[in-house]
Amino acid sequence: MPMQIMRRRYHDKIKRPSSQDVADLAGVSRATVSAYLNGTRYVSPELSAKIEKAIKELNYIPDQLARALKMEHTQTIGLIIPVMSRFYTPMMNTINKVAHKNKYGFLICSSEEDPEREKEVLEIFLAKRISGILLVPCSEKNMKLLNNIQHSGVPIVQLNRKINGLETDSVVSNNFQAAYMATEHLVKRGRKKIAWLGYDSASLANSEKKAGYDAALQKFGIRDNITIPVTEHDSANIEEAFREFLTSGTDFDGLICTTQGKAAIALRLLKEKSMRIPEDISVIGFDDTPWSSLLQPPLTVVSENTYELGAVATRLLLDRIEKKENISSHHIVLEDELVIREST
Amino acid sequence: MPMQIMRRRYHDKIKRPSSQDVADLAGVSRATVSAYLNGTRYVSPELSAKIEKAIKELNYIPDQLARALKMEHTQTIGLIIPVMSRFYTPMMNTINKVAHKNKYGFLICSSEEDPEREKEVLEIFLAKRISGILLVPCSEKNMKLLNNIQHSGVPIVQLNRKINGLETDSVVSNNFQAAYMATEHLVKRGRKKIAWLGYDSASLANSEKKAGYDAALQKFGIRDNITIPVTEHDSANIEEAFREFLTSGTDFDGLICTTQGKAAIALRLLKEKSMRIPEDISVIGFDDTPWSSLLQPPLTVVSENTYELGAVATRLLLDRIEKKENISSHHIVLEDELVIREST
DNA sequence: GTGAAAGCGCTAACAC
DNA sequence: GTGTTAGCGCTTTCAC
Repeated sequence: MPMQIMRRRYHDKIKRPSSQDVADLAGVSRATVSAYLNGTRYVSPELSAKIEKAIKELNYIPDQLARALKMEHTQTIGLIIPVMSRFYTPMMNTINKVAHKNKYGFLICSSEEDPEREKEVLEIFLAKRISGILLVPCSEKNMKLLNNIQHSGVPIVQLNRKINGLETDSVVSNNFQAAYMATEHLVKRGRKKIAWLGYDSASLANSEKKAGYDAALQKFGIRDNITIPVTEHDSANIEEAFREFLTSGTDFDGLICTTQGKAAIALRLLKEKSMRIPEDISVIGFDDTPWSSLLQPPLTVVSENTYELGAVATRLLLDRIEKKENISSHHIVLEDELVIREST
Repeated sequence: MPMQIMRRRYHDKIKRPSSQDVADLAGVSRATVSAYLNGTRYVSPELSAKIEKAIKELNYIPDQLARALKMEHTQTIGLIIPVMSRFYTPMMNTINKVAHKNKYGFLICSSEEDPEREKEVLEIFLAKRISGILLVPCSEKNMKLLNNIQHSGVPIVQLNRKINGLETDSVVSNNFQAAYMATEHLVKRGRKKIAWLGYDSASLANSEKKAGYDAALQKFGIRDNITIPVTEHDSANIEEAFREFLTSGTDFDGLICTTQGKAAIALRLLKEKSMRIPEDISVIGFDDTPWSSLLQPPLTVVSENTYELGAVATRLLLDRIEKKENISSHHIVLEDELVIREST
């Protein structure tokens, strides 16, 4: 192929082989190569052998891009998370595993808890003709867009959080119940002034948890609702908010931290102030990590099964992608577990 | 367009608008729509206005797939990490930020520390015509393939780990130096029997760290090289290995854990055995996390700047992708920091 | 300044 | 059984 050699010399860039090249070398047509690769129709053993040989020789890798363009199917799922934090690592782990096992790729992007950005990412995903979307929504603002997307044939599964009234499959953990349980636990430990770190009205998961806290307080007739407002996922802000709270002198004997990050910060500041756990303050965190049990005292936490969350959601999404029947939505709720340790 | 309506009724699937549809509605040609979108040539204000209107009306999103097929450029980078662990979260965070800022997508996959799987992933990425690859290599086995890939015009940047002799840009932290530093620190604290948890000859980063440990022992004339063999990233195995080590009765007074996970496991088992830190055993971990300082005692760690690692590597990769000059490779080494706390 | 048409690499309906 | 060919949605040369 003198042509190719020329291009190589002039542009120092090798054109990669196409199915045509394979066909030429094997002395067959592109159709047969395609059939061989995809098993879509019978190909005689002789031709198969020739094709295989040609593929090896040329180091041919089929262009999924062209294939996807034709098939309208990229075999790629997109994950949108609100923030690239450690919390999502186990989830990404299982998503990756399930996706890979099913020969799907895995595109990922963070919305940074910003609805505008979320919209942007959705559009990028659509432009890339993603096969389906796993979404941890960051607000209800894009509801209409999400509905359109789903109706246009790109399935969506919401996970971890869920927009009310958006008809997609969803897999969430019972945040309300978890928060209720945590609060109840503190009450049963005799705590009456339970602080909540922290509340960000803009965050979805946050609101549900907060509602659980509120409900439990009400149920047990506790008046002191000590909610510390924060900006979700901005650790400087969280630190500042909690520090301010501590210096304000507000009396409290229990503390619930709604994320890993908040717990870490709070524990550090409490230590700084030499407040004893659990004698002075009982503390509960969210998300069990390998460290939780190693803290002094070991931390009581609400543990969400993020591994399973990811796996179930991905499975659901792949089902939707592959057999697009219009079965009604699945809404799966995984229960959280309260892991009681010595901090309460 | 009665045709479209028909399709819709019959298949309950809306064909999304193409640039042709936009062109028709605006009364121009596809060429002009393309020019308008990409600013590749002058388009009169009148036509621009019509086109913009049509785009809005149809909710047109250009198909990046078709575009990429034509342009041979997907605006997507692929990241391969050996395992989806918390360690890589900060890295992914900055990669995502830098990529997004430059309008690049971000495909991700784990090789599970398996060279075969790594090869598989590389081929998937190539098939998807990724624009460039960020690779945390898991072995030297795919060196030849990687070389071919790079020569075929898909740039690769290695990060965190580096294959010796593979000519790509790289951004790594000085693992050897870090391990040396950690070991030296323990020696200066008067420790003489320093255990190393743990060694997996199959892991690249691991070997470098181990070499630093060995070198330091040698330098300080310490004979007891207490290396505990493990299978990287298999926590059951790590636990078993360390437990066995503890029951073997081998005498030791220092311990270096080469990953977060190993440190967590080791600390748990040491606690179980009621061994005092640092009185009986001085412990050093790798990777600073929000929890490190909250442990009792706070854990001395080698801190790698994974944030910067990701940012620098992505920047490098984008540069390669965008101006493909054949400038010589960049090899960037970030120094690690020893954060000394009370565990040593 | 704008349009017509070729072609990126692939699949599938249709021919033989 | 296998080959020929149209076309997926886009960009871009070449005409006008």
